[in-house]
Amino acid sequence: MLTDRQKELIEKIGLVHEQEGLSPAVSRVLGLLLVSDQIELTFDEIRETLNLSKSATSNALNIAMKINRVEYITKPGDRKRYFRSKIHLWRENLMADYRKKACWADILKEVCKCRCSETKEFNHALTDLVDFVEYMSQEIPRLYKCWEQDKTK
Amino acid sequence: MLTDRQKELIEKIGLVHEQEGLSPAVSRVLGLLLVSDQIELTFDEIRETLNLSKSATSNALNIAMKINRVEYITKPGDRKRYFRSKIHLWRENLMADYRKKACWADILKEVCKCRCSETKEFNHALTDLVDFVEYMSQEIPRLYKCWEQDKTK
DNA sequence: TTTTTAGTTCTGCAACAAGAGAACTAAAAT
DNA sequence: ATTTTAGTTCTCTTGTTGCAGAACTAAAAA
Repeated sequence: MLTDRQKELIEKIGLVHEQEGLSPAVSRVLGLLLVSDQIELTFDEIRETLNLSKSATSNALNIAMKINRVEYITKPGDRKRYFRSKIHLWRENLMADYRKKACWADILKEVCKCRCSETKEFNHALTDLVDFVEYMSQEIPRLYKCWEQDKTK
Repeated sequence: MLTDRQKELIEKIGLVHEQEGLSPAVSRVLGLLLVSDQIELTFDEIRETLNLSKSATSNALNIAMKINRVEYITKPGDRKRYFRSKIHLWRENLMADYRKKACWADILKEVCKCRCSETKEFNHALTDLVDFVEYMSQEIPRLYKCWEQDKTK
């Protein structure tokens, strides 16, 4: 079902996902749905190829769906669910990650307001950081738009 | 020692740090070193203001130093260490986070090489994603340089 | 030399996460 | 009506994390 190369890639993808905080099972499911020749796989196909228990498979798939990385479709006259990667959303998820950093600007601005005026250098580094976070939070979405435009032309 | 507002901010900062994967103790130490009027605090000052045990304080500080968020200085004729936020490095740490995403481009390119040619739409979404990740990984450092230049002028 | 200081390390516990296996469930097939 | 299918949920085990409290250590002070 899977070549050695594919298995290797699943592990490689798995490791990076684990570093990003996902569990081994979820990480491997995401990997499998990227490298598999069939992009739509059933519960049991996933369970078997990854050697997971039913519970682990069920939980992993539900988590993967909750974090918007996997969805399933059904086929007429077939009770099984066919799970597949929501790969077209990955880009949005990446952007969401970038955007999450923006909240630091607001928090750090609040800190600035409360800081005593004696610590000049520190306060300056703080406002500098706020400026940086605001700059990046503003420019990164702009970059995104640029990329989209480049693509359409 | 701390106003209510400062305590509030420590918790607020703490929560965001926890969401980023740090433990409660480390998260609060980082918060304290941002909001405290004295930017250099001793072990015992940190321990007392945060109501931590010695071991928790020790571990939290060592972790905070390992992740490059805190350092300590010493003063002549004083055995105590004075811990302080490495706030000027935060910017770099943020960039490091951004840069970490770049590795997906390489992995996903490997996936592209192994994919069967039947799944045209999927493969296209994949190469599209690779292109996006590469674009962002290239442009974000450029943004950084722009920000630095804007600042000096 | 003994005591104090400024931490570190060890021990133990409570809480939680990951996953296996078995029991369960609801719909569909027979 | 009963069996099969396609999962879900429960129970249990194992491992990990976060922290407190106590024991420890190495350098400095008395």
